Amino acid sequence: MADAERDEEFTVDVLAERAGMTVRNVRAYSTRGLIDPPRLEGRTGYYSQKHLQRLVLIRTLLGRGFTLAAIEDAILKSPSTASNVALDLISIFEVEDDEDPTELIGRAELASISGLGPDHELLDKMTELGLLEKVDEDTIRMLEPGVVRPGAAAVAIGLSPDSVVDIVPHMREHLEQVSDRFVHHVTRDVVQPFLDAGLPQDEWPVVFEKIDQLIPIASQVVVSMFRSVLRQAIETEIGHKLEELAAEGDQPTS
DNA sequence: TTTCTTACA
DNA sequence: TGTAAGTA
Repeated sequence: MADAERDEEFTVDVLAERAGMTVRNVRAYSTRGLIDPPRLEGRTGYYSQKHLQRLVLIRTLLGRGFTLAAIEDAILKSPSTASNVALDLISIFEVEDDEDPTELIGRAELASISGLGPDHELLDKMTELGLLEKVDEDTIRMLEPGVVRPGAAAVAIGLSPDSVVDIVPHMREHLEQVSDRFVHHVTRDVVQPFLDAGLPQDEWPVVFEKIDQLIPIASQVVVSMFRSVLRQAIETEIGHKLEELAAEGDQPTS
């Protein structure tokens, strides 16, 4: 490649620090053969960017729930490509939000959807929530049109702006938990078996495909389940209100 | 002093 | 995975 290569080298303590782990663990992984031996100068070893990248990879995989044994197995069986393949795998989980296009909309138009004035505080609050971005005086970029539009519509129907502002972050927080759990199980049930099996390079597209299939399925479940639970909650709540009204009707004052 | 190995908890 | 001892 270019000539501006990162050819700097560093000792274990620096390596460990940059990799975000202890020297002890660097040596442990080294002993297991998870990283190549360093360039030796007398008794001290000098490590390069490749060593660092490998350690970061290991740390990331461990953080995702892979066992050290599985990582070891994968790396040892496919020394030259394991790193790249694993990185590809990681990117699948982390770069799945690129199909979330932003959308420009006139300030007046967005306001009309919600039935509010163009200067209503709701727009400011949505901006604070990271849902909107001011482009210029009367143009707004919706970072998440799929959230903003329905939110505005809900306000038009009668939900208060404050409620929307309260619900959105709440939903996001809990859905993130659901997602984390989902990812955990996918890595354990779908991905790890492939690592355990020895990482046949030809088979990795199969794993990617499985994950691609699981994402819409999981999304489907979330929508269906939420719809069901929401309906039930509303019926229960309204049922209580009706009972209260009925009780008051039978025995006024008490 | 620091790096590394080995051994033990 | 942390710590300690003995080296180079």
